[in-house]
Amino acid sequence: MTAPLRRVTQRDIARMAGVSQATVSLVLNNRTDAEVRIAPETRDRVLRVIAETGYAADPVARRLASRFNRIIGVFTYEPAFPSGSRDFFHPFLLGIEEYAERVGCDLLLFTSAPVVDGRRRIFHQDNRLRLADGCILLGREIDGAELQRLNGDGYPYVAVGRRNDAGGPVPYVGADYASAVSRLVEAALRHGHRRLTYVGMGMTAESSQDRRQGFDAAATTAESARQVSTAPGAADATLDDLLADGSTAAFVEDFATAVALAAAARRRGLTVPGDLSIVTLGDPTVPVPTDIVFTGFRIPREEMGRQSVEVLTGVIDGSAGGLQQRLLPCELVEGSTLGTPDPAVDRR
Amino acid sequence: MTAPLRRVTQRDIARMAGVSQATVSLVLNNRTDAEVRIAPETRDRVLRVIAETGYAADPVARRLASRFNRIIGVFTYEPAFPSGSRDFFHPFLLGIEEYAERVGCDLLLFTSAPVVDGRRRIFHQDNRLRLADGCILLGREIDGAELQRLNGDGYPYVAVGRRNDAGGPVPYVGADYASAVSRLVEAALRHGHRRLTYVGMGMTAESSQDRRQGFDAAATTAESARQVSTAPGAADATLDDLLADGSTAAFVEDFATAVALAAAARRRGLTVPGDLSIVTLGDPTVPVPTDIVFTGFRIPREEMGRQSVEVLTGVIDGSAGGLQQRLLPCELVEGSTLGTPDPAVDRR
DNA sequence: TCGCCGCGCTAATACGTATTAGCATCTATG
DNA sequence: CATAGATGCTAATACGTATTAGCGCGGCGA
Repeated sequence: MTAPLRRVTQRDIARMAGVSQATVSLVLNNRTDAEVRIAPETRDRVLRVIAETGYAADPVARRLASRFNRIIGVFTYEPAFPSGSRDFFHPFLLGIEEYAERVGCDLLLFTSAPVVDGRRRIFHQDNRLRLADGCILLGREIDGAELQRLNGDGYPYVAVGRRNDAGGPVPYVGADYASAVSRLVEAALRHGHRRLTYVGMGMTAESSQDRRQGFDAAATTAESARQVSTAPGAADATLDDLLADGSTAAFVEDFATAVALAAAARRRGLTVPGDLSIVTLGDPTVPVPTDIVFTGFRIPREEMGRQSVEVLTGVIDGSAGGLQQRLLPCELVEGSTLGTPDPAVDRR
Repeated sequence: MTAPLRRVTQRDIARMAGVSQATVSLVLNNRTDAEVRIAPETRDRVLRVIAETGYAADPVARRLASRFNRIIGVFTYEPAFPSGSRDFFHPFLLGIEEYAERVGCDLLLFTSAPVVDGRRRIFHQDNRLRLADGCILLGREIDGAELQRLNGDGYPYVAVGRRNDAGGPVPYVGADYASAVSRLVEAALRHGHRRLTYVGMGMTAESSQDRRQGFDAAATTAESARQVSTAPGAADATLDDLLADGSTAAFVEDFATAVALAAAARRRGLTVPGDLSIVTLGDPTVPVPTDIVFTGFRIPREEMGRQSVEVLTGVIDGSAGGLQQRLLPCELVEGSTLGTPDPAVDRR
């Protein structure tokens, strides 16, 4: 066994090269300012010793002395990850990783954050946020109080997904749900649908607000446009409700609900989209097997991940000017579940 | 805008509580040794100020001063990730994350490591390994020279997957491919197969060595047991070769190759497993659509991830005794592609 | 000869925490 | 009343790097 060998430090290098520790640091950082001059032969000598010893600067000390780490924190807000939820977040992480690699940053996943009252907390006993230069916040719902605290502390961060102000504007990279939903509503109206229903999950998250707002904004010319709430497993009741209302198109917030609704309709001998059009408003958050291609839209998750890193690095080094809020467009999916309503019956 | 506000430090807390910085540190770390005593009322006063200010110790300074970080590094060795390869690695990461969460560690992904000559390098200009207390190495092939350097530096690490010695034994958590392949060979022999072929990819990785070794060890009683190499897209040539040899069972290293081989057999009107049994030796490394359930085994990837963290934490704090090398058993998959060879023909 | 300036480097200090030796102060004991 | 021991805290230092003020030296002009 080798002895518990001490790290090679700049002092060691300095001694070997016959210079001071400061000189080593200057050479290492390639400082060539007018203020600082190192003779080429000295520089070479130091570099040679560095190469021989395989010395590498301790990033921790570096971070303590200077300001930056080149570490980007990733805080995943979802409580105790059901494995399906992970699949939903994975694309964000891919994008984040890709861009982090491009700008030469490492990624710190705050897996140590404890879960209190069913949700992870950023701020707790042994808060480790400052390990990173800044942080990306990922999660369906983010605690406004914590955002406020981040703003107050002046800690650089960016949320993935639009967020309401919290003691100041929140930097984010979100998806433009409102306009995507609006475009789907307009498509339904062009198909001749007159009675529309938004089937939500009773969520208060901004992502949900935006979808509902997009629905309302575009549905003004419909004969009827209403919003209802459903729950997992209540597909049959929801279907009853749609039929009773005479709705011909359902705009379903949750992908799994859409699948269940389509299955319920089939069981009753109804056709989709003939008897009922079903539009989905986003990618599955849990894996749901289905062979139907639903009409709806796709959340640009990888791109959101990439751009969140881009925005964050701007916030960190202050190069970003004012407000850092971006909404990316969602790509519509031409599926088979939005069609012309069957004129033969008025099921009311 | 708030001014670029300075971080709250222990000195600030100390001033507010009317004690010294050292006292704050002692209170914070709950030091109650016989050597160190703090009056309960002092302790309370300090704790109250800490709570009021929301102070959190700077982990960087902490790391510099003491020895540990509670950060576990993850180095993914594969070059420039094809997205399919990511799917293969994802389960490992899930396991790693799960266990890291349990022991209260954060995870640092070394995304900044540069790719040189088509592979990522641990050691380079601005090596950041020391940000973490230790590191998990992930990848099909790992550079022996780098392992050697890690061993030489005394840096705590663990490889996922068995590794040959590199200037000393390498700590790892691997899958017991050899025994899994042996059991499959034995099953084939029990089914009456006498001529077996191992279809490899010509790889030198340890994972490949182990499989071949397991094959050879169990196939001694076969009439013929040989190894051939194939390549992506060469399924037809490989099938020709198998038929010419009179092999009735193919043990296929790469999942995608197995799928291609089965498809080629079908195209020629051969049945699987009637005319040819096909056994797969591990999970797909790239996503391959197939509706066949292949006989083979499953790599316990999540468990490998979990246990690698467990081993690493042991190596870091020195609590682990001697050699840290684990091989986990692979679960056999009872598929439909291994059967009794059709006795009607001898296709040689 | 003196003063000045540019060059090449170093000494000193800061970053924020953990640790340890040791200084007062108080209590118990003979 | 002197002394020993326990108690509660602090001063000093270390960790490894980055930064900056400034020192010594040689050359050059006056």
